[in-house]
Amino acid sequence: MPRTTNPAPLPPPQEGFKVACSTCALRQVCLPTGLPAAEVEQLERMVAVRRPVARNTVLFKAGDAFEAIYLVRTGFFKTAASAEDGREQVTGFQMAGEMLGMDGIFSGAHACGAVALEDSQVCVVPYGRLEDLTREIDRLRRQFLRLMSREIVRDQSVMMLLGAMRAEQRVAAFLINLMRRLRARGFSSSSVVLRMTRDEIGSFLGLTLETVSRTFSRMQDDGLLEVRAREVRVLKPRLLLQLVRRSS
Amino acid sequence: MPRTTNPAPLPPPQEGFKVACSTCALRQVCLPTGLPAAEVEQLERMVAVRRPVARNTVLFKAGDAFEAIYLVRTGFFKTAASAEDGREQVTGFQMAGEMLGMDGIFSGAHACGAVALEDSQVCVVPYGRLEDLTREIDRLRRQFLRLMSREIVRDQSVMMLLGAMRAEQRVAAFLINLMRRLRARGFSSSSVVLRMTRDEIGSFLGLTLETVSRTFSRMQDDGLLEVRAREVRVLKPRLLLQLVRRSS
DNA sequence: CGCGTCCTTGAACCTTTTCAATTCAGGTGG
DNA sequence: CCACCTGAATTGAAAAGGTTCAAGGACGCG
Repeated sequence: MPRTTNPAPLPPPQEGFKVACSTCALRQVCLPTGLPAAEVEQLERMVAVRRPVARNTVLFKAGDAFEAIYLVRTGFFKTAASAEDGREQVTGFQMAGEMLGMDGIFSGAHACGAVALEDSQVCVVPYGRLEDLTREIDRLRRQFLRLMSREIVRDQSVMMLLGAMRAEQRVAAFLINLMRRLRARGFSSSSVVLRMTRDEIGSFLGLTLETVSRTFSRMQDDGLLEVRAREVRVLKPRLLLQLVRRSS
Repeated sequence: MPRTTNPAPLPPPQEGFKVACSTCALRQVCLPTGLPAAEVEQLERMVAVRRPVARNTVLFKAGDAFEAIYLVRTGFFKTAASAEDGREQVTGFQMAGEMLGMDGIFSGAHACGAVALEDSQVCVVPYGRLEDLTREIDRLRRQFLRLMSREIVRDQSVMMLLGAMRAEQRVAAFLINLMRRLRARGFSSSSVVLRMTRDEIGSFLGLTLETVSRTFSRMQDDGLLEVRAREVRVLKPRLLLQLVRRSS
């Protein structure tokens, strides 16, 4: 029995939620970043709707026709690709202000699936209209390309993590990355509530859930962290950083 | 003593080489794919020059200012990122018709470096001009976004490889991917001359060079391959494919 | 309050790495 | 043209790091 409820009757677009980038707390992190007010308004008009996505429901799945880019407004997502043999690999976690679905542009069908890890909301940007608007608004086109490029850079740093780091380094890098992104959004810089299971962390890091758990435990024993189930407090961020940098 | 000659006096752009996408053998694989003749000509005029890149020389390195996108015209490249501790991880191999440098769009500086693995030529596309042209030519804009998206999809499949496969599967997947791309360019579908060392393959696959070598040897013993130094002949492509698919 | 899911921990096993010793290939200079 | 020399590749044996299998415990949700 899969933990995710199926593609399911997607909650219908709720027209009640009018999109208002101009007053959105995320406008400094999100797609409109750097756009002047007038252009933000144009963008707003295009972003059709905000859609709520309940915890453990699928926003899109691999193979779905690609129709829109999504921006996380609130909540937390994971994206995962599945190999031919059925195993799945988590390819990323997305939080508020981050973009989802760019993998679908290439072939017109999504290459990976996205699932909400907590009750979330996304802004839906129909791709056809976005494409049109990127012709008209230079800055938007540039910003969109920048975000695509950021995704590439990110993926490459994950490749580095998976290809050249040992378990302890991977976990440390994962935590540091998470904290950094949370801090950029104004959250506590020392305490996280993980939205994902050990299994999902492991899948993302190329480790088993047991190894993730053991690594957390060892880091706790070493006084680096305080781990209580999903809640992690970083006690010695400096040492955590050194773990990643050191080659040992 | 680095094997690569340094950023070095980059061979000066050779204006003698006039770029001619319209007659290029790669036009079905490259950036102009799908553009009508008139637009291909516009593109041609923009692509400043072709630049020769000698074996083991650096096309760009991490940290270099991002100024242009490169398209491999002939030859073979690797891209590699280096961790804080100095170790480097190969993030990809590029052959004729493939694009290089998209990682630089995000921050304005290249996030990884590119080195020619054999004497090569690239077409240099100044990014500023490309950006302008993507405003004017709808199809070019779409094509460019598609190629960026393809890069994301590719990176994700590498993440899958690194995160969820054992050595034998990784090597099999690597060979299959290589053969597929070569075949798409009209090369033999059963025989490859590898342009990279075992060490570079290993770095890309998250394995040591010894493991790569041993895996080749075992596959040879099993009658899957015939390996003679850099030359690999695939004897049983079917079985190779099954290796990747099977979960065992 | 109970059940299911998630997490932790232990022990044995296995894959891959590490270290070390040859062997091989290809390019250079005599 | 051959001998040499260097970087690359192969192979072996020991060690390490991670996985697998298994059992027990904690937490949260209904």
